[in-house]
Amino acid sequence: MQKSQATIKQIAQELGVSISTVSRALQNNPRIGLRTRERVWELARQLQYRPNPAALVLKKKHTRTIGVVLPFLKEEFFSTAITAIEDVLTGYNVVISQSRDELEREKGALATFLASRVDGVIASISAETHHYLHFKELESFGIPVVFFDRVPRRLPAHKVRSNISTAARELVDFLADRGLERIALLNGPAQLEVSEERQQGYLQAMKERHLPIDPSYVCSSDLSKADTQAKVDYLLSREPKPQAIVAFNDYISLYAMERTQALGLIPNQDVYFVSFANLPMMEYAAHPPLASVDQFAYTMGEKAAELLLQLIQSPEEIPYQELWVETQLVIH
Amino acid sequence: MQKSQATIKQIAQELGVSISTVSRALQNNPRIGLRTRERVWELARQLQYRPNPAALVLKKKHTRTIGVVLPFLKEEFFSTAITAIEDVLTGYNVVISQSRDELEREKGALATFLASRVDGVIASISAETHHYLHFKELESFGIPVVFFDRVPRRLPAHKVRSNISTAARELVDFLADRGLERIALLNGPAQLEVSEERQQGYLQAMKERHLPIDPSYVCSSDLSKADTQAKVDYLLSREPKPQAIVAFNDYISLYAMERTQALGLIPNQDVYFVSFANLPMMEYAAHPPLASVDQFAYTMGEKAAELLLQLIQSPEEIPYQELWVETQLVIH
DNA sequence: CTGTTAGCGCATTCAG
DNA sequence: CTGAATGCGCTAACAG
Repeated sequence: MQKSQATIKQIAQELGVSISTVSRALQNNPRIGLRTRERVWELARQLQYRPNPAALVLKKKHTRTIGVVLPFLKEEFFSTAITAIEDVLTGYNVVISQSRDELEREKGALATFLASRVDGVIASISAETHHYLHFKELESFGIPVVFFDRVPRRLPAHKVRSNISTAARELVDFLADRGLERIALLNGPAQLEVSEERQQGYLQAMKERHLPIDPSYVCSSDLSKADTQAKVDYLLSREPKPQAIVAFNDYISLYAMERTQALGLIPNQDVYFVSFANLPMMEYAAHPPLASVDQFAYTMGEKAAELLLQLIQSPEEIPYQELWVETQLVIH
Repeated sequence: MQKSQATIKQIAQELGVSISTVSRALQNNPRIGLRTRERVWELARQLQYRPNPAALVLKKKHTRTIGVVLPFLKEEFFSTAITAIEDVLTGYNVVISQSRDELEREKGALATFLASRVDGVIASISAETHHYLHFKELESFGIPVVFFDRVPRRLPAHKVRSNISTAARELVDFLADRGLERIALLNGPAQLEVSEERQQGYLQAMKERHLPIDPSYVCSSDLSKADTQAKVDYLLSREPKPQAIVAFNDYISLYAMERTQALGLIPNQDVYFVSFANLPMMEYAAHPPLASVDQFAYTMGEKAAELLLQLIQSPEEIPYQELWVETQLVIH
């Protein structure tokens, strides 16, 4: 009743030939007679033979598996990126792990990847990540790592990223063009490079536009809903109140607007919001941000996967690559 | 520079002991002298030794890997379920594959799972799935399969599901209680058992409430946005127009309302909507359904994973289990 | 307390 | 054209 997976050994026995003959036949090695080859293939088909990947791993030195660590699958940005990764990495097993924005989980995921000998890793770092030893360890074993979107700051590494600081400037410009002056930044965790870039772009644009720069207008959330809303309370209690808020991403902007409303203010009327990501679901939101920077999740995943593929396949060391994907400001 | 992963063989050589001594020492086998054990552990630590899973797979007869196939990662219902699965299956590698509601992808995923010798599979079937040979094949090799949420109709199998037909009745009751009479059903693909159940509950409630049952008020979408909106056009062109629509799930309901609005009608005013899933993002939607049946994604994933764990661990055959998880009507 | 050996499934080198 | 033998990394039965 309960079949067990066939092996070349069984095939060999049943056919009265040697294991190596079967092995070669299955690889269509021309050294094996056509007749024999056909018999082997036929029996293999009947027995539903499938090579045991574990055995192959032992021989060849790769697993045809790559690991992906990212904060949350439920964020459409990331699930879209994964779809792209799958599309590019056909023939590979891609195993996904959520860090849930916790450093410990991220480390755990990488430990598992290392233990299971993945051929490469694609990563978007957690909100808590402030060192990269766990990533460097993989590289020290020759396992290439490609970061995308949330890439480590100042760490030489393979990266696929978008020009966040330029995008942040565009967002400020967008608001300034509409006559808004007191613009706040509700940023992500400071150690994330992508937060730093937002701040940099924001500051630069504010300066260029000769808008008032108030340090208390800039704060960073750990990306949780609770902390985000606490920061909104803080921001909206400033005097004078900011007229607009640049949010870390669409989710943060949603949380922030919810809180704004709870405080008796009308989002995008009393306080304007703009953000990053431009998730499709924003189309259905009660209060979408006025504008959002599309980061093209699919393209980023695609580029990251393509780069990883190169790294895996290239025999010699490749210097760290830094790929940029364009962003696009979209107005809602 | 580029380390390669250490093996027990290397450790043995360096320490001048035999391979099996190292193997046993690493397993803390008391037969090995404490002194030796410590030396082995110490060197293993230094060399960052990690057992090669491929070698283990060849010996033991399991991979400590389980596969999950489901339609779309980007649907929060599924990504939440996955989080639960990960939480339960600590120590397992869980590899995820999206069918994208295509039968061929689903088959491909299962073929990969079979080839890679996963210890078990958790599945939520695609919209196109109308036979289950690919699942049965896994079972014929002794690989247990647990279906959740979108479970196959009339196929004896391990299932974790919610009582959809009862929930559908509650939804109709909810509408009827508000004096609505012409209630339509915008269902999913007919071959999905979950569609059938919705229809059954709908019909039964309509009958009990003595509401008019009009076959043209019932239609099924392939779950794509385009087809869904075409079906909305159809439904809203009926005479008389339905007063309310029970949608297959929250996404369908969102698509439907968008279309309704495009047709010049006001959702939840000219036509009322209710649906299934109760996704968290509905909280932020411009037009959330009036009511949605919460299906407790996390619990479903959890139950499915727990059941699978039992099946994997149990030495003897376990008869097909059917687990139910409660639903809850939530009013927005 | 420790070493030797066989074998998991497969590719491959070396013989014939 | 085909077979025997070896080894990938590891565990476990068997020997001492």
